[in-house]
Amino acid sequence: MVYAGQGDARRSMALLWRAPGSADVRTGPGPKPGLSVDMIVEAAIAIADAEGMAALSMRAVGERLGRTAMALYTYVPSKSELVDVMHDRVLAELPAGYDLEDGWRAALTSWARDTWAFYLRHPWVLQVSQARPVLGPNEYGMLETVVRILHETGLEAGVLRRVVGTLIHFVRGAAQTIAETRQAPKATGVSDEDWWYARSAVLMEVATDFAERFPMVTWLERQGAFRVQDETVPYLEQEAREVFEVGLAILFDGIEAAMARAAL
Amino acid sequence: MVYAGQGDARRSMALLWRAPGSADVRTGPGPKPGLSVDMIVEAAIAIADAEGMAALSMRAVGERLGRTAMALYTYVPSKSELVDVMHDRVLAELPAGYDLEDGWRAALTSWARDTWAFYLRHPWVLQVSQARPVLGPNEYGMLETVVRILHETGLEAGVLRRVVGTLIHFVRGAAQTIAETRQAPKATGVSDEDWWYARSAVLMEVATDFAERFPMVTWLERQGAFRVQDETVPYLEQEAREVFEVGLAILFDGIEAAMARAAL
DNA sequence: CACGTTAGTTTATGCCGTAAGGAGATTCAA
DNA sequence: TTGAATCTCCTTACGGCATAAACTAACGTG
Repeated sequence: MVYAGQGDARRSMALLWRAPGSADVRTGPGPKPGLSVDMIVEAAIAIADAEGMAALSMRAVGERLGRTAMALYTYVPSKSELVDVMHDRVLAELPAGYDLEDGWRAALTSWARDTWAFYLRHPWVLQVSQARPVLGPNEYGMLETVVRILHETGLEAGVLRRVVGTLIHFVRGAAQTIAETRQAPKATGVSDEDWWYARSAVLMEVATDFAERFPMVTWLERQGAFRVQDETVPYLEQEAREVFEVGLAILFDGIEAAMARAAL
Repeated sequence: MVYAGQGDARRSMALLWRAPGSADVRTGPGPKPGLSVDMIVEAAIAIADAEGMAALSMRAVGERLGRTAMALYTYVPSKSELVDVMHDRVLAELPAGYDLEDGWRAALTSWARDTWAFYLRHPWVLQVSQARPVLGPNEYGMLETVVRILHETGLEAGVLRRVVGTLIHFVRGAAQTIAETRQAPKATGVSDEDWWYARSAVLMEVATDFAERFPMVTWLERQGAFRVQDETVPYLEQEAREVFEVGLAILFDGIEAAMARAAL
């Protein structure tokens, strides 16, 4: 888990809220800066997107920019501050103004799908701690978007805030499973098929009393619950996708129930 | 993120499914083993519980047992296999046989609370990748428990499996937020109060147009949605707790809606 | 032109997982 | 009883990581 930088709060916040692309034109002695915060953040995001958080090192970012790792410290106080800025920067991709004409449920469905897709585009975001929000502009933007949609439900503010939390937990959780699934073959060097084949064979040897020990799991399996329709998509990914769709429906039904209860 | 070991599947599975406490009495030449897999796993869990996953190093585990890091490699093929065994071992703590007399909703509430408490006792478990399940006995035990409760709902097997996934996403997500919150002061050396005080002060300076830019968030804040009742519990933790309770209710209402729909 | 400022480098420290090889203990076969 | 085989555990070493400290070289200003 990557934690938010604890350095000088003023410097961190300035880094986050500074207008993007602001050149910070410096006049005075000394050599011209060859890099910029924007360039560094961009390079770091490219690495994290392509190779995952584990591959994101100061050396790697520096190398991608033709510099050493230490050169970055002129622009960014530490790796964790860099991650903070990366995080908020990338959140800017999230759409904001969902159409509320067809009601909150349609808008929230779009929001959930977009957010889910966003996490899959930048899976490393899921490894940034949520404990201490970065308090960057785009983080607030994301919150603003959900609250605006849910405001349509007429739910009381306190409940609404908790519903927001619930939705985010769910979307993050669902995306995390897929993200980890996709990462696993690269991280371990073993394909899903090979892994499952090797494991399940040994499982049957080693757990001979499986059916008696886990009757409900066995029942589920015999009911075909672990089969998927689309054979072209990897099994674990397909499963995660289905959980996402069913989970969304359940959550929305639950929100409707809460509205009905509040209306009494 | 910690990934499952990709070593020899047979050796891994044997490690997982071996009877706990099995002494593996070895006869033959060579000195008597001074350690055992169980001792190592226990020590590693103690470290992870107390100091977090980041502090779990082979050197640290060795030191706790009065050995060097390399001594562990006689018993365990690699760190990632050790983490697998730790994971499955600790899952054994989860209660299994929930009483179904008062219906699935009561049982599932108990299950969710227990699982949530479990994750907070062992927050590092949330950092073990779910992508490739360890396939250990206790992982199946956990699945068995939830399926047994949900079987009461009469939902079709395919839907049931997805509901299980949804519930686990939610509980994990909720626990993760609290776990990270608790970890943060230790990891960064800055208390929640200090952190928030420093950040929010700068936020007001730097984002002067906050109210116009984020009207719904401002509305939520003015409605008092970010206030908590119990002043003695840290704010972020209290918030996470409330999200958990409200989220559970919403999910259960959603499950009931799915049942009603299926009954038509 | 000298001076202070700054970008970027090199070098070093102390972590990490783990490969390689060796020392000493222990058991068994001859 | 002794030599060989086997096993535990150690030391050493390698290549990675973030980053502290000291240095070089470029540059604008007096």
